[in-house]
Amino acid sequence: MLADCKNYDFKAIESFWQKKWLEEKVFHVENEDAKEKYYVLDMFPYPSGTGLHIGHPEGYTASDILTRYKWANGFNVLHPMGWDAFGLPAEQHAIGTGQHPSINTAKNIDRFREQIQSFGFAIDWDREVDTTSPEYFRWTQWIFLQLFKHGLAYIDDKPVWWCPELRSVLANEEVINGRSERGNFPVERKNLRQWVLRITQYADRLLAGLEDIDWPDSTKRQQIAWIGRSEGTELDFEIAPNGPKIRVYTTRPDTICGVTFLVLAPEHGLVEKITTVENREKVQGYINNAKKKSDLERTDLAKEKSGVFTGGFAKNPLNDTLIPIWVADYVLVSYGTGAIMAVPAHDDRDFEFAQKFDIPIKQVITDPKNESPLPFCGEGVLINSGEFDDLATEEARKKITQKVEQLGFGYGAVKYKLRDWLFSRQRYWGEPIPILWIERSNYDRALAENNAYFRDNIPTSVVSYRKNDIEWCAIPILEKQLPLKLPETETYLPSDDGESPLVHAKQWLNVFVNLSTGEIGTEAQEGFVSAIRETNTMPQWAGSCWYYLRYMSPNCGSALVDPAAEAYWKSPDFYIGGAEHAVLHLLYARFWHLFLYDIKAISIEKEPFRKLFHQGIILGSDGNKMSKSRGNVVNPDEVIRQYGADSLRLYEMFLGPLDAMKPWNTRGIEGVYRFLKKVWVLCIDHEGKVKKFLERDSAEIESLLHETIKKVTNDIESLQFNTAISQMMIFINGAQKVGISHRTAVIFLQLLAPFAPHIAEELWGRLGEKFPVAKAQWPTYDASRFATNQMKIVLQVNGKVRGEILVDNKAAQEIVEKIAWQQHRFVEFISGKEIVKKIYIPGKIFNVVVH
RNA sequence: GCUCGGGUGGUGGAAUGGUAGACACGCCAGACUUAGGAUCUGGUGCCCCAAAGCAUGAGGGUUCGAGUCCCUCCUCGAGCACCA
Repeated sequence: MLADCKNYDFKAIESFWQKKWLEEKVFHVENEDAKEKYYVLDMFPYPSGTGLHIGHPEGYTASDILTRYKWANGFNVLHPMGWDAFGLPAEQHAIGTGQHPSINTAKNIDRFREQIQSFGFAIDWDREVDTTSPEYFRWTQWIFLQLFKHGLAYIDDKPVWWCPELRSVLANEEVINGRSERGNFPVERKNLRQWVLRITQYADRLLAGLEDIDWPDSTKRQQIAWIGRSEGTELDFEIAPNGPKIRVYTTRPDTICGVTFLVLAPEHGLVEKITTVENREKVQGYINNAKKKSDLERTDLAKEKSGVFTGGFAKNPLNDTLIPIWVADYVLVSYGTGAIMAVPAHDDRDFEFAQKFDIPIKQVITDPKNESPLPFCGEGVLINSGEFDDLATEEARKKITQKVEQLGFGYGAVKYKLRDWLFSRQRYWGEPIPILWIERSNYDRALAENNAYFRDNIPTSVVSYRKNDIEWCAIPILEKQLPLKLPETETYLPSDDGESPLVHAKQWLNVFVNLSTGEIGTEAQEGFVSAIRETNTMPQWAGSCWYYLRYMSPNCGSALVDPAAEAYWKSPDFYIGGAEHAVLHLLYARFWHLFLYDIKAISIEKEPFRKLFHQGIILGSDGNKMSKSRGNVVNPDEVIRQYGADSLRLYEMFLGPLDAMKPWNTRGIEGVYRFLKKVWVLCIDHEGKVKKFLERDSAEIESLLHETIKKVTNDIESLQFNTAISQMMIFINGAQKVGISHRTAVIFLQLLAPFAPHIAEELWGRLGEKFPVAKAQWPTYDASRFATNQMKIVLQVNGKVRGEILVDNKAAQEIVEKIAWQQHRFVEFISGKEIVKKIYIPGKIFNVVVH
């Protein structure tokens, strides 16, 4: 059965084949097969209320081309789809309507599924996952419990980023220039009790793992910068003999003899102790001022340095000189030791500060090549440094650190910019954190009793916090009690003081727990103690940290991934999605993956995504980012209605390089639409019957066909879909002129199929080939077929083109020259001049150099 | 400010150091048509009747030959931004 139409009726064709692919489960895959596996992964979408936008099908089409190409090359291809469905917009919709967010989420998912299916992607829909379904988040919660048990989830009460507009805290990664990553609202610092994941413990491995994965350089660089590893030296400056010491961290111990002052962050613990009586007022004023400034202001005012002298001095451990101690907010309490040794001659910031406050500048490094002005921050040779004079800076760093270690003033140290991952949110629409809080006395008693439930499920050091003089300790919910579902609440609105909306679910909130068995009851009874549930939920990133594992065995009830399925699928061979997740999702997921590997929840791959690609953003036709307010948004449903899914797929791939940012051009789609019509007309006559093809192809067509097979194959492998399509256009333009054989038409349709699968499947069927085209063996090319027996040689004089000749393929240089000398135009440019040199590049050019 | 990545016709974009502008949009002319916003044919970087010349952000260099390699600068985009 084929679609019933005479003309290229894309509507009839596309709906017909989409239904057939779905009903016959053509792209369903089993977890074992004699065929080699290939796993293609798209970043799964957030099913927003506005539906699919034009950017989604860009990545999805690219992955679909690869999927169909791999099927045709004999692979067993996993290409799944799912929904990252927890998140803010659904919650805000719920707040607005009073309706539970799951209702609207389900509706949005249905719409997204329908839209994605209207593109005819080769997806195994039996593996669909939804992060908000209890069967899924049960395992997200399970992973949290493992993190908790292994001491990687803890409670902190430090200042965190709070967004008043969103009424929630945010992770460092979610704050960009003092505003929220989502919504672009201002954020501020606030002290709140929060769950934090110890990602810093994985800093070195997260860094090392980047080395052997195939990712875009810019993304690797971003992760490297975010982790921010630096090697340096920690060392002590004595304030008074046997008195307190100021510990500083520096990456330039070679400049230690150039230190002319120390700087403490305003929040540094020793500031008060060091400040002399006469400076107290001034220093206190400065600190209060710094406190009032938001972090945004502090960085905004970065251009102008500020600070005050404390009146205190410290001794340089290497040369015993006394150095003044300042307080300045250009030193951050959160990095290193919160104190620095300032070397104005060799550091831009210290230089600026010294100039402003008239502090001496002492040069200790010379630039060996030329006299660079101070501050000189590069590598050079030491001067004015006593026994270390004449050493190269790199050598000096080692020697000085050694000396510092010998003298007991400090040691070599490694620091990171990466901070632990703030993991709790004051939201309703997220995974509940599966933790109960009990009082310390109960906790200690259970510990003393040493029962199995306690012993096996709690971390070695207690996770607790104090509130109103009571110390609350965290204990886990039992694995068998998962999933911990969200309770019904009267409101989905968080309070503005940092409490989650779950605190309103009083019945759910207050429970009783048996500390020997972990059993939870709703009423007081013998052997049970009262407990309070954790009311924070997990951030949206939690569900997306491991979804690629769930696709392998989406219904597995005994583990987050079935070991046999993991052994077969291993990890995605290709992962495509936007570059905006470079340090969020892609860093978090790597962290969880490493952790799951460590606890043997998975066992095959240490890195989750071996090959990563970012598709570029599609801009509006005015060159700006698409947005409602600009009125330049293109609706994919509308384009499909007018031109069909095949045209839209083809056009998005034809726009330009896959990773480039490129503007949409509404007229441009006409070109690919015409191309598809030409393909149709080449195969089907006015009455809808298959055309009479040529008995034999001409030599030109045969050569063109093989060239096209080669180009399309290579371009798919290297993801250069735009040039693959242009080659297919060249082929059709040629075929249209002279006609082709039935066999050649069939081969061409196979090449077209990954890009425009509906029309290809239809014509493939009409030409009598077996359904489905995606699983027919990919054509191979024969290089001897497209090597014609003549070659074109370009003639040049002094590198300028002065003609061209056709010669026999095997013609030697003498023959080429002989023919060349018969070309009037070429010879004219040479005659009367002295020939200096002749260059012959076989098959390419013959260049004569004259005076 | 620092680190990357770009800059090619009217437009999107092609070009292992070897004929710059493939392919497509748009535009011009023609054909078929009652009609054309369908289809087909031809043309289309600049200057020009033609030949020659000039052209890949600007300027220099290497080379027989440079969009491609090197240096300086301009400019757009991305990332980082007091991380000591």
